[in-house]
Amino acid sequence: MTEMSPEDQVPKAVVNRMSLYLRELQQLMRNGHNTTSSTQLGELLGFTDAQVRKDLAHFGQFGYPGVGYRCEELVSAIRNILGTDQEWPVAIVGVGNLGRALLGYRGFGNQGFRVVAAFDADQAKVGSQIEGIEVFAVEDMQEIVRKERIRLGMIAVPAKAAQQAADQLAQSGVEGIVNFAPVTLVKPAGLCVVGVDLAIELEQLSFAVVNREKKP
Amino acid sequence: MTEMSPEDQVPKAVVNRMSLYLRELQQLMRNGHNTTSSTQLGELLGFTDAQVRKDLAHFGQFGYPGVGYRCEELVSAIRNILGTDQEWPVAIVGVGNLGRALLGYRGFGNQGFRVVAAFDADQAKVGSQIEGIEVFAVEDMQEIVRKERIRLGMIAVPAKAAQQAADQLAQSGVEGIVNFAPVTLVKPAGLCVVGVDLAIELEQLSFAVVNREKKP
DNA sequence: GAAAAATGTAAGTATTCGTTACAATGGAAC
DNA sequence: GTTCCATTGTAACGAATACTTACATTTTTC
Repeated sequence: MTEMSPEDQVPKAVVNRMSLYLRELQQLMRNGHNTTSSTQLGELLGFTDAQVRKDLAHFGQFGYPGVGYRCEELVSAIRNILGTDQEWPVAIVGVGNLGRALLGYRGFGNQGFRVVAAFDADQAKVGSQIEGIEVFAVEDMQEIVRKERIRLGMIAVPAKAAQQAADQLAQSGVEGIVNFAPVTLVKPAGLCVVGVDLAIELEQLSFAVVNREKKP
Repeated sequence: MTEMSPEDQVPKAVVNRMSLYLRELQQLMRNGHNTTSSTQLGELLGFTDAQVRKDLAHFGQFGYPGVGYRCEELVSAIRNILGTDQEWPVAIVGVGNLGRALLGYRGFGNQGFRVVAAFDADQAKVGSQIEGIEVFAVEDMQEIVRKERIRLGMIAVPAKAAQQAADQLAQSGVEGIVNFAPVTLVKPAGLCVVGVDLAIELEQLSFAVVNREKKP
């Protein structure tokens, strides 16, 4: 059947492009633009204008024929779609090299994510503050998650410890996880999990470099 | 036309899964397995057995009917496909929070990537060593890239400086770039560029969390 | 009031994806 | 040795997704 429910399931690639549109719109606004068009957005990102319009059409109508899109309006709309019009308290598990970098990363705050707690198994780190955020023991995770209303977690522990970290986050009531450890997690029931493997990104690149004999 | 050249263009999703297979195979080997099967690989990663076989079929024949795959052999084959059977000297531009984390990240070495140099615009950092790797001035990029035979670069500078960093890397002779800055780069001619935006990963997650009313 | 610019949407095509099915092959059991 | 079983490689099919072209409609501009 070609029937589709009114609340259609949106392809993941589309959602990803929505984030790109948002990022680009914010940059346009910083550069003083009040409005833009599907053509401009597409050119900036390397898509066609039709692609841009079709992506947005999954979620409603946001533009003005003959005019284009008002940046501020569209930004609000996309934030609403992505859920980042609300603030998301986030926790980081693992305060090694990568964890500390994430704690200090400025880019989260602009998009509605606020890192409010860190956890580590190393007692020596517990109790310290990094970038103004306190490091707690993993044993206290449930308590802190509830108190701070934490909904998302980022895993930055070694591969061996990642699954346990995920389970603990899940048990503490977190709803989604970004996993930076280079392992495949078995997904705790009902959770959303996104994986980011830095080495894999480089591998994709090396493949692309080695195989770059395409149409010139 | 349904014709396809002998050297078929492989879908990006397939290449990405190849990296996942590689990661999983290495873990299986660490756990003492000598052989595996498409069924086992698929289950570990959440795919079907047919999917695994079809992905591999893009690149040749690697298995033994009735037996499965010899882990060590398949690992070598995939490394060869991805290009990580050779060693890739890598440079990092930007030694802020994120750059330092990348410098210290252990996961690259295992996969054939060796970070051999870092660059930063801040004179105060130039000349210092971080995690045993020297920080150079961006002015010396061309010289160092040539001397160290650097082929890949990772950009970890603020958004404003990212495009310039990309251009400098390109001019120095680098062939591929992983961009961690939250902007879309205009691709220097002939280069491969992969983007990783940490905030976007979180946005994808928040969308997934908010919209998780699917089939139970 | 006509021309220009831009959207939303439909139609059509191509690409990719995922599943099912099965012949062929190697190893194990006896 | 012969038989049985597990597993691959591949083909065929169907569905989902992506991309392009096209156009009627609407707003601004001159």
